[in-house]
Amino acid sequence: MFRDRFIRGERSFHRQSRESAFQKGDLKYVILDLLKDKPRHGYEIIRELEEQSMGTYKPSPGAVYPTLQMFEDMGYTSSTERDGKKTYTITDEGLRFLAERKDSADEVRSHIKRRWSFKNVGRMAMVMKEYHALENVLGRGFRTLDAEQTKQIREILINARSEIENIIGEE
Amino acid sequence: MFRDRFIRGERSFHRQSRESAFQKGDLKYVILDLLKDKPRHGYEIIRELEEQSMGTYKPSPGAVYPTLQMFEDMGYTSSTERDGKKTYTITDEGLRFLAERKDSADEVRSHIKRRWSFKNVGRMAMVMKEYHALENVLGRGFRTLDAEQTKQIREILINARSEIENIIGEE
DNA sequence: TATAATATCTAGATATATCTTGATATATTA
DNA sequence: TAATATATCAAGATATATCTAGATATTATA
Repeated sequence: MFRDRFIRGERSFHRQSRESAFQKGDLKYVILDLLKDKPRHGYEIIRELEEQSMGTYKPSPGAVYPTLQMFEDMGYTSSTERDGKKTYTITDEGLRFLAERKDSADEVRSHIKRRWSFKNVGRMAMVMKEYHALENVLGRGFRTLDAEQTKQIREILINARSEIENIIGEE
Repeated sequence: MFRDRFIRGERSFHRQSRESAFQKGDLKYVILDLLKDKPRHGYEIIRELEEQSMGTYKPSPGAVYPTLQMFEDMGYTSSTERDGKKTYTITDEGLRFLAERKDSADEVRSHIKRRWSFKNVGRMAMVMKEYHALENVLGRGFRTLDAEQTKQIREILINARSEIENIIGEE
């Protein structure tokens, strides 16, 4: 159950954006957001997210179905069962919840957009693999390097970045 | 509770100079200083300090959470709970406290800087900052790049890595 | 100055919600 | 019959917060 089920208002006015969305409690916003578009059943939601993320994120049934059950308990959705599929429709109550948490929901959505809206995940995955290999090397250097060496390394990174920016920019 | 809850400025000349940074009562300044940047919850603060110190300092929950609770009691922060996370926002009262203790706070901050950079952490932190900037650029590229461009980027990263490996290796 | 009292901190145990992995069940479809 | 679509469930991992016990530093007191 949502831990904050019973929490009443009294919140601060501006909530700063956390830099890495899709943290612990965020899946419910994603799912409700999908239900806002149109009614769906659980499996459909799983597929949809897998597809939207180009296969990089496929939520587990153990996350999706209990969440839907919770929505049901809290009146955020109504459901109809047919042919073994339980289809969930968002209710006014659910819409209200989304509106109330607009900041969180927007954050999550924009994060997803940034992360997922590209076509060439496969190729990019190789790039990211190389990027993380770099991180390993940097980790090895930690604590043993002197000022001059760190300066050189930093310059290498800056150069790499500007070269990459050129490639990205020139279209 | 903060031992000096009720002291005001007149006491300040009693204060001996501290030579080792981050002494007993100093954590509160560090935390409030983080909250000045943006609202955060406890776990986030722990992670942030761990990251900023490159893993050399990770405050224990038994230090962080009671401190936040104290802030709350004294009106230095307001908090909201959502998704199981209690997010603390600094209040005017808290800002005033920081300002009032500016000397202490600055001292702590500069000692941290000195101490951490003494261990190479400061410099390495700049390297890591640059590294993460690179990640941002890569993120921008996700959407639009073709095969040739990703190949080039990957090569840039590979080159950067091997250059860095040379620097690290040659001691 | 010595000792006691108190505050702060570390380490780690405990609690709870969320999520992942993966197993199982059943119905449908190829 | 095999594969796919759909749902349920259990076990374990992780994120986050709370709490306790003990160590150490600081202040108060005798």
